[in-house]
Amino acid sequence: MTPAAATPPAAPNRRERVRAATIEEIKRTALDLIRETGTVDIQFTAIARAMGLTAPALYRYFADRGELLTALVADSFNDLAATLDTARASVAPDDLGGRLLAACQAYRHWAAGDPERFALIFGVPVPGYTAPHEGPTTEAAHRAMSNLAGLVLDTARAGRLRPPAVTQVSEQFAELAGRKAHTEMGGGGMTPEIYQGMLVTWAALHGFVALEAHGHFHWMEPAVRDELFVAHVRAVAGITGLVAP
Amino acid sequence: MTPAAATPPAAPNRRERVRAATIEEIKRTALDLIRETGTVDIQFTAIARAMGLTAPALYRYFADRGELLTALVADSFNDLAATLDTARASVAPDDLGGRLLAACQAYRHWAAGDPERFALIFGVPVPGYTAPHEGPTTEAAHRAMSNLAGLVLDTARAGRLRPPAVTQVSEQFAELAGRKAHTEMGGGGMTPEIYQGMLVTWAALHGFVALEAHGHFHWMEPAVRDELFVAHVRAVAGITGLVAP
DNA sequence: CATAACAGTTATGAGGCGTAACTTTTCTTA
DNA sequence: TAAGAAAAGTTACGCCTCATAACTGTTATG
Repeated sequence: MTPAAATPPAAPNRRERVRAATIEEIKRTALDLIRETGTVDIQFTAIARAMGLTAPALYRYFADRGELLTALVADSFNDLAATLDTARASVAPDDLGGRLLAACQAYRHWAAGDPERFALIFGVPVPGYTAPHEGPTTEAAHRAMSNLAGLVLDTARAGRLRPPAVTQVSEQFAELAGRKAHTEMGGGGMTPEIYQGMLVTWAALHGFVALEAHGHFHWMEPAVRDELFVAHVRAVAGITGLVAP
Repeated sequence: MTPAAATPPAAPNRRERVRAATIEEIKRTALDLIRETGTVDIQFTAIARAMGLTAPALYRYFADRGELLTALVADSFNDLAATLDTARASVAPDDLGGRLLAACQAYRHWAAGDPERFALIFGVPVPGYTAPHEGPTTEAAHRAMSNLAGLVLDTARAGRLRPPAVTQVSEQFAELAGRKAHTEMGGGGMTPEIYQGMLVTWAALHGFVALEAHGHFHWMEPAVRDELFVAHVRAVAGITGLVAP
């Protein structure tokens, strides 16, 4: 309550900066260990050791393992979303097929290059992790979806969107699509059929990415996987009616 | 080296039967605990407690946690494969669309009803689990694939297989498909295009199942998810040229 | 410069994994 | 059927991890 208490908003104290840096270092070290050990079961002790600290020191920054896990999940969300956006934006706006492929490849490579992190977001919760079953978990699907939705809207605006592969839509789904289409996206030209196609496309894409990230396609040489993935993207693009690469 | 040592092959001693039963009980208890806690990180101690034993007793049956995990994975494989076969066989052979849908639904419900077990097979390895990166992991894809292949061959034999959605096949993939088609399946009428379509269909199907099993579709009501899944199967059936349900 | 906030340490307890040594039960067989 | 081998299960133990408590040093701030 001192009169000079007007510094909480815009004052990155030196103290606070070094603290933030330490937090970053902890998270980075944790990710390194996760990648090294190939498991998502991080050990506070190991992190501290790698940083030249003792374990209890970490409790100054994270209340427990679960909190650290939660932070890692949140970061992964942001990282993935940013990666997808960057990839999509790296291709000329009128090259719709190229934009789709770029975003899909980014998704794929992000997952394959960091399977544990991918599992952290899209897999089952881990031991100490207080599964926020309605929080970031569903947000993952939504963010990835919104990226895809952007592509669909762009394609529709360009007048190049073809009809989706499946035109039968149940009443119940149409009702949901009507709600979602208006609240989540512009809604310009979004029909239940297209919304359904988008969900199917996104799920189908996810399947390839998940299988490959977890090693179930390792019986194919990488070059062959690459080609197959392009075919996969072509196929799933057709489901929504997007321009295939 | 006693003369009466001619009983090792066909002699399920009472000893051995009760031992086998105990092993089954351990695995069953482990699965129960996995489902209860929602994590795949089983605790030997907890299993023993639930069985009214002390922890070291379990080491008579499994060398360590990893070995138990491995056994659970193997069992899950067999269970899933059997479930799929049963489901497919439960529909009249001439109802090709029905057979496809039945197998897909079986896959889906198996995963959604037992997400941890699903993750055990298709997710990342767990702490104590000595990742057999070339063993059961790849076998998972193969078994699920062979079930799908059976459907494709049936459809082709019935003369109802339509051309796959994507007909562009890279040379490298065609070469691989040529090898696989002959070694793994009868090869009757299997072209690289169809083989590619099968892989894409299977991956696409897996995507929906994985997302739903891990709760990423929980923002939809179950009934809506049901309808969407049917649409999904219709779409992915078209990729290979199968008869849609 | 005094003092409050913070970072980090050692000490400690609870609990899990896995091994060793011992006891009890069960089967085999002479 | 009685003796002994084999297997099942127990207690005791060492090591490691998580997490908390109590203490020491350091840094910013009046």
